[in-house]
Amino acid sequence: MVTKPKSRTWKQNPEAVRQNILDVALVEFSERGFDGARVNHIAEMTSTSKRMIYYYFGDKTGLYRSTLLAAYENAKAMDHDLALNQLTPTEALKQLVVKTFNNRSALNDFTRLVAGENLRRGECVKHLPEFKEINRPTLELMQAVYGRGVETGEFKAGLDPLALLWFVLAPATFNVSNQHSFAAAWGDQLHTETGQQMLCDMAVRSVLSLVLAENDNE
Amino acid sequence: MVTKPKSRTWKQNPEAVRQNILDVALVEFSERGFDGARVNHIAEMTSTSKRMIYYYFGDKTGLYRSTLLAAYENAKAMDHDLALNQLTPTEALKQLVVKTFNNRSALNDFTRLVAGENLRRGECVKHLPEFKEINRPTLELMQAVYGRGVETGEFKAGLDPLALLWFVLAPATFNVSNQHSFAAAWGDQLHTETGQQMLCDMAVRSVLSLVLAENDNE
DNA sequence: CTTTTAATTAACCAATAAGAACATTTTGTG
DNA sequence: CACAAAATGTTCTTATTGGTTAATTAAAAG
Repeated sequence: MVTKPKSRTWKQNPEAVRQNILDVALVEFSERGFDGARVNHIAEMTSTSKRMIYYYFGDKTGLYRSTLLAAYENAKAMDHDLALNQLTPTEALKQLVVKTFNNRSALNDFTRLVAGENLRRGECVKHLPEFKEINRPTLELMQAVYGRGVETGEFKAGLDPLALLWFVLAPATFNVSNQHSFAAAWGDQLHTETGQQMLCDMAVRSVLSLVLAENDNE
Repeated sequence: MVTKPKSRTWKQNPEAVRQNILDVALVEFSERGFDGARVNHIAEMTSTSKRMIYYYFGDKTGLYRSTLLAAYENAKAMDHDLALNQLTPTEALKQLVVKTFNNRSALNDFTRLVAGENLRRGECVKHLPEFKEINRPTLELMQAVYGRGVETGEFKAGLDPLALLWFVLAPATFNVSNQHSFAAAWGDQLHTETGQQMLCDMAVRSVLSLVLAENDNE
């Protein structure tokens, strides 16, 4: 974090200031939720002042909205950064699970921000016009992989790609958003390096078991 | 919710008052998180006054702590209310998944409260002395079922019961705590009656696939 | 080189919310 | 029945916080 010298003279840099505010806001909002977040605190952590927050984002809610949007865009860009077409459907699905699992972990702040938004019953995200648009490619990715798998006969037909996506996201998200209560209850063995590796492997297997054609547990 | 006549004369009823406060607090804390919750608002919703909250719980944090504890005790009691010993291990594990899935859904407030606590990095729950004690039976249940399954040869050996528990909790929890962002992104088909039924079925299959011995996807 | 507009600083304000103080009533006990 | 202890009602205070106002400087336009 760059601490700008708060002299009486300065250099204009709107974009950097805006981005700096968003970066800091992401941390604050993800750490304490919308209500817990303090505009004053965000201001202190930035290299600029509180006035700028209101200048660029109107009010706390506006800042929150922009923070959510930016975080989602960033996360989705990261999620979609893979080339699955050259892989077999099975291999592609594996990749998808692994990558999602690792990404939620790496994007800790994002994952927590979303958890906070859900506490608010998705009030903000629900009214964000770009929201569906941002998320569409994620489902399309799954639809494509699953579709190919059905064509090749590797996957059984008739499943709902949205449900499959759900089962990819569930472990990846739970792993981050409930780690503290889980660890407090039963210890943190699963959140060590090897523990995480194991969970990720198991997540892959559990998803594959849902689609692989020969798998037939009644 | 019983609205007590706020006359100048009254009847003492410590336990009822305490419980009433806890009930209301659960809703408020789960709805808005610790920081978002307002003591004043909780007071208004009870049949008593703010004074009583401080009288019984000391401060907001104390109330939060007690609320968490009460919610956990209630939830765990509900979770453990099943008789698995007469069932085959496979059938018992199925029951466990289904029941957990339904319970998190029914205990919406509890699930959200825990989500909020995780946003705070489990700061409260981590220092609650009774916490591990309350949660121990949950793991023991899984250990028992899995152990029996290994004995009968239905389950493959060498798995970590804690990880299995993790895979039971993950879908059940994600289903509630991320439902709003998920629905906002891709629609709410999965949160209809039939959608939920499908997810629950798939959750059962995905967990079984992890333990069933014949299952051998490399 | 002046004028206008965008970016930024610094000080201020009104509302809110957690909690404290003070007063009163109920209830169990000798 | 007196009296102390527990339970409840009422009012006030103080710190915090979201948001504003006024003044200042940097850059862009003519």
